[in-house]
Amino acid sequence: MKPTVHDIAREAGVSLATVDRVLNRRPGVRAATRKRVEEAIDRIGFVRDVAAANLAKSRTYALAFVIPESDNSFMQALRDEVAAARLRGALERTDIRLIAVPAFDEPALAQALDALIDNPPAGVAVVAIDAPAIQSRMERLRQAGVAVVTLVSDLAASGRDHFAGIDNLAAGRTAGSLMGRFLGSRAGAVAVIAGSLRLGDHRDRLTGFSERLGEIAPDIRLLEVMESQDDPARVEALLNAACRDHPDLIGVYNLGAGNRGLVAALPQTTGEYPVAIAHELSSLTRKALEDGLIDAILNQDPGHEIRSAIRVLKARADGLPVIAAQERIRIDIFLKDNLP
Amino acid sequence: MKPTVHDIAREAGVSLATVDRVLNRRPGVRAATRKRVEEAIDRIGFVRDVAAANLAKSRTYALAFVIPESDNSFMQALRDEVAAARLRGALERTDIRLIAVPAFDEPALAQALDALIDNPPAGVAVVAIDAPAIQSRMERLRQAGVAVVTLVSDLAASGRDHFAGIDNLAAGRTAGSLMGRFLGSRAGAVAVIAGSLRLGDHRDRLTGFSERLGEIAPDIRLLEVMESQDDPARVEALLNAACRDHPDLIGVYNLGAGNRGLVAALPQTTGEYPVAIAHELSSLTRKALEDGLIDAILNQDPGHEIRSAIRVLKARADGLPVIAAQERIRIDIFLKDNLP
DNA sequence: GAGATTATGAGGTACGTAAATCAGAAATTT
DNA sequence: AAATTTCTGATTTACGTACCTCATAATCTC
Repeated sequence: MKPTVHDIAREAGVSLATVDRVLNRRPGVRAATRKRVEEAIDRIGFVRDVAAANLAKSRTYALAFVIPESDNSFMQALRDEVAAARLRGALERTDIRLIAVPAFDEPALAQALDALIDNPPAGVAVVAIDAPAIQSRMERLRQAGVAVVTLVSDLAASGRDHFAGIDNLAAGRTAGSLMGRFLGSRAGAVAVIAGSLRLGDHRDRLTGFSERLGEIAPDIRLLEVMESQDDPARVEALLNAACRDHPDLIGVYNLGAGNRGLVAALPQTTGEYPVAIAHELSSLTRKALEDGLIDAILNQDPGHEIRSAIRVLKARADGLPVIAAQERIRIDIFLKDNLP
Repeated sequence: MKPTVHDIAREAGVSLATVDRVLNRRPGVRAATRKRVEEAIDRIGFVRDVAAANLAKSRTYALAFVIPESDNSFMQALRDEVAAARLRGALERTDIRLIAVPAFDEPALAQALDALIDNPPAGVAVVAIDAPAIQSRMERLRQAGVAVVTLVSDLAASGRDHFAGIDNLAAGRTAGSLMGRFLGSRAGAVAVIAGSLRLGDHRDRLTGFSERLGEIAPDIRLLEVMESQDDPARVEALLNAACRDHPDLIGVYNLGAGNRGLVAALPQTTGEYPVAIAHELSSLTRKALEDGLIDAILNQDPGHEIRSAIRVLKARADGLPVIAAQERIRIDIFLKDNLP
């Protein structure tokens, strides 16, 4: 039989009340007694029954998710996952609020964070913009005892407890590797389209991609990076312009959103399609992969990110450690053959 | 406040006992009354508090995992994950037994299954061998009311409730795609090494690989498949022989275990290394990826497989549905750049 | 060593569900 | 309409932990 608090009490020769005081770090136990109890816990291998503890506590975790209201499918998926987690709230003892803020809008994000500081939940998850105004507000939240997690796009470490997202430098390098390998010995130009270089994740992807492609395919001519603001129409226009200006274009890496523009522009290219690599699996990119329009998709699973953020926030709120390895978000590579 | 069973009783105008009978499918409730209760449940949006229910039931699930005692690192990892799950048993209300059987040994596996039939647990997970003797025993287990999951290597559907593993046909196709793309326009021979074609998963990988490579790189000469019995020494010998017999060898796909042999043989090849693709990430294959000896690793996460198997077995034992999408095991592609 | 302070014990209630008993009401059969 | 069977209600105990109160024991202070 699994040992219970009663067993600890018997084993340590103390009362249930004392065991409770030790287990829940309540005051009023002499150091010697506390030690006796802790030894008894080790000896009989007691593990707290979390289900029973939660039941007794009937605690709920108030959590807030601040996510841009961009209409790209990744952010949409992220919001959907928050909504799904909201529904599970009754089971998981969470009370989740979704706060949508305009994309790329630093003042709006700052204002949303200010509102949270006034009425602080137990934890906050934010798709961050890398700016001092945001950083300082995150630090303020943490000082108020709020657990803080950045989602997708990170900040300096002092502003958050944890980052729930992929290593974007590695993602860029992966894209560079695939581009180099898929191009083989061909020579020509490769275009890179970012959303905004003000986003830490986009900057990192660009850096990784340039580095790795330079190593693996030094003969490739990497064009000046273009910024689309994650707008499909701009992606399409930028890519059309690149094709016109560089007839030897043989590869495209869209490291931000706006894949609709990519998929629209690719069939307009003359001759063989360039090798195309993009981020985030959606119905659109899935179809483009299946049709051979896009060659590889790098993906971060929004469901994993949201669930991981929730686990981390709950653990932080309780002052419990997180298992780092378990919370690492993977960089998925999808070809047309291993689609889920 | 979250509704409880008491709220259902009040809302439906019945007693707690009747609510309990409906919720737990106990007999003795007229259809009309049952309907009233179910409507009340829907109306107030009741969701069973699993923690409280488990606490009250204080049920534990006896589960058995039958896994080959091969010394390759994937099976080792699988066993380690079972051991880890065993330790979590107290928390998750499982009582897990790990049964190691000799690899590729059909009679030994059959005997292990017979022992389980005599003393049936609530659920069994098996790395299956595709043979009638195994199939029939699995069916017998299911008839005895035992939940059955196949792990890694599948069987005909009548022998199991669920398969916790990757789609090996898709994995083979993925390997074929990568091989074709990495070889680019080069011409030459490609070798495939399987563990044993008696394993369903190895057969599937071979089929997928051949198909896809034929589509994408029709000029490649695919050598006759070789069988290594997952023995590193045989992998090494087979590959050395292939290099000797086919000086134009430009690619190798090891679709089974024994990567130690692959890594040993590759540096012995003359000229440029062939493109090498293998399965399962380990410290060995990780290092080979980093060193550029292996070009890509396809991986299935043993931790996910074990945890998924446990979830499915528990759900089956309770007659609850499983969310298929959640239990799908992904085909991970690792390059040196996106290693976890 | 009286008084103040701090540790500890004893015992209870609560969380939400499961599961059991037993009595009585309702429906069905004869 | 009586006898039987089938439903339903009322009530209780249990699961393991949290948290509270009140009483008593141990320790410290002057």
